[in-house]
This record gives sequence, structure tokens and C-alpha cells, in this order.
Amino acid sequence: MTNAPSRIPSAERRALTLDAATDVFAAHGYFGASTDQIARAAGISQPYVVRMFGTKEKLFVEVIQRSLARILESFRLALELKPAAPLQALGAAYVSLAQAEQVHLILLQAFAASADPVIGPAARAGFEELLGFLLHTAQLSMDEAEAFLSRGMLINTLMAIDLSDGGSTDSRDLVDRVIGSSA
Amino acid sequence: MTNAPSRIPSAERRALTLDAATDVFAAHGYFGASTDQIARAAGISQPYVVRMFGTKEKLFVEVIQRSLARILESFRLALELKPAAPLQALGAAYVSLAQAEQVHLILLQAFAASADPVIGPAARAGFEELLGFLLHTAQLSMDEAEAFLSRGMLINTLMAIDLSDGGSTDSRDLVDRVIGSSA
DNA sequence: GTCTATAGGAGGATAGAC
DNA sequence: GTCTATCCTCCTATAGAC
Repeated sequence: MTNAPSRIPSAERRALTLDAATDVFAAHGYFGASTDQIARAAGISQPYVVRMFGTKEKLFVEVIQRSLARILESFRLALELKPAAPLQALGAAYVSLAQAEQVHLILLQAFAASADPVIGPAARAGFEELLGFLLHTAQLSMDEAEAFLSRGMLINTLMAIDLSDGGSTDSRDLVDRVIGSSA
Repeated sequence: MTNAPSRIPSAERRALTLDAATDVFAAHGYFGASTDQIARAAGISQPYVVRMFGTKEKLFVEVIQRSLARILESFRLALELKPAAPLQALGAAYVSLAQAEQVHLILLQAFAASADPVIGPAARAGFEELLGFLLHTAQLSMDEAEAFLSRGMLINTLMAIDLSDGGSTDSRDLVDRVIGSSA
């Protein structure tokens, strides 16, 4: 029984590896995640991960950019479907995207690793793109954008520390309001 | 010329090392920071850092707890001084404490490393203590606490990615509103 | 397109001296 | 109370085969 590696097209392999990397980086952060963990999650060898993306740093930057692209894409869709209530539409879109993929944790980890000379600029650029979208495409006022982003950052935090399980009554109330309400 | 190590009392040495560790963890996160960087920042040898705190993990947990204690302490003071406008008092206290010490980044890094089995519980406990304080000591309503925490998380993020320098006009506006206004 | 083998470096922790 | 020396593990990246 020959156990040959399954040979799949490079575009698809890249996408699968990015999926795996997203999960691992989301959980452990840029420094905490190893290329070996990512490789195992993707079902390939560690050197192959490096081979595909050059360095771990470049891989993380690609993960950040792809996550951001997905956020913007889902925001555009939400605005199309519910143009009357943009704030609610965007909020709901963000929470459901965060629950499905690990988009929010990637943002959090990117911000946390901002001191890195390559990741910092990528994180900043991502944030600015998001802000620009809210102000100029979604046409939010600065007040609305600020409120939306504040709420988003709290969502990121609450989901990161998984406050829902085992927490106090107060915690659960807060989680319900912040995440439950727009889920 | 004998270059003997300066011998200082253990309590003071601990405090100095915690200061150094706070800076390094704030910038690079739990995994990104090395005990050697911390040692150099504190002006002592790497093994001595480990000797004092047992493990890097325990050191980080102490840093988290100390940062939280400082936050609560400064909040208590702010409430005493300005009992009429608690939200404003707390907001200003947080921003100025964040600028002086690296308290906000420690929180961010703690949340980012929450998947760790030791750090996660510490981060959760810290957040819950903070929430409890806001609701029961500062007597904020759940709405107010939510707004306060949201804003706090946005402050953490904006300061982490240092959006002030080199950013777009929009970014600078946002930073001014969120940080400048309560500084 | 994918793997095995491995080099090379960094980092946390321990032992033991002063 | 503090250091030097060092071990050993983990991890990124490269080389080269299939």
C-alpha cells in the first residue's frame, strides 16, 4: 500500500494552508504559533509550509490580509442586503463572520504583534482600510465609526478570553448584550 | 576595579524586574518576549530572572496581576477625586495610566495569550474583576460599563498599533477623539 | 508538488560557584 | 543575592531526493 502524498493544485493547497494557519495563529498568536503546528493542521510537512510562503512572517501577513478581505467582503454584502440600517447590518455580519472563521482573533493577534517591523505596518494598514471603508463606503459618521469599532474591539476581547464559560453572572450578561444581541 | 553585582533587597529587585518585564511583555507579548530581553532591561542576568519567578509564565501572570491592581487603584482614586462624573474620571485615569505605564498593552497581550492554560484563567479573572469593580464599586449601569469597556478596548488597540504616526487624516481624527479627548 | 533529513540558532531552565 | 556555564528542547529555514 503506497502512501503517496496527495497531490493537489497549488492554489487550493495555499488556500487550505491559509485556513490552517488562520486557526493556529488565532489561537496562539504570531510568536506562539509554530510552522509545525500549522503544517500538522494542514496535513502537510513543516518545510512545505515554509516553502510555500517563504517565511512564517510572510505567511502571517497573508493571513491578516486575507482575513481583512473577508471582513470587507462580508461588510459589502451586508450593506447591499440591508442598506437602511448599516450599523446593525455590519455588526451582525462581523459577529457571524467571527464565529464562522477566526477573523476577529487574527485582528487581535495582529494588533498584539504590532511591534514587529513587518507585522506592525500590515496591522496598521488593515485598520486604516477598515476605517476608510466605514467612513467612505458605508458612509458612517465619525461618531458611528468610533462606536462601531469600539464595540468590535470589545467583541474581539470577549471572544478571545471566552468569557461565556464559567464566568460570573455579570460576565454572562455582558457577553449576551455584546455578542448575543447581534448574532 | 572590582565590578561586583549591586546587591539590593529582594523586594526592590522584584519590583524593578516586574517593571522591566512589563515593558518587554507589553511590546512583544508573552511568547515574543524572552527572559533574556527582560533580564537585560532589568540589568541582571537571565537565570536570575527565572530564579526569582520560577518560570516565565509565572512572571507574566504576576505582571498581569500587578497591572490590574494599578488600574483598580487609580480608578479608586479617580472616583474619590471626582465622584460627580465617574465615567469621565475613570476614562481619564485609564488613559493617563496607560501612557505612563504600559498597563493597556499588558491587558491586550494577556487577552491575546488567553489560549494558554495558565494565562487564560488569569486574563479572565482580571477582566471579571474589572467588570465587577465598574458595576459594583463605581456603580455604573451595565450600559455604562459596556460603553466604558468598549472604549477601553479601542484605546488599547489604537495605542498598540501606534496609529498616530504616519496615518491618514481619518486615523488621526479617530485617535484624537478617543485618546486625546480624555488625556 | 511534496517529502525526509538536518543545519543552525534561540530560548527556558538547572547546577553550582561566589 | 547574583553570576557564569551549560544543557536540552524547540523551531525556522535550507538542501536535496522523489
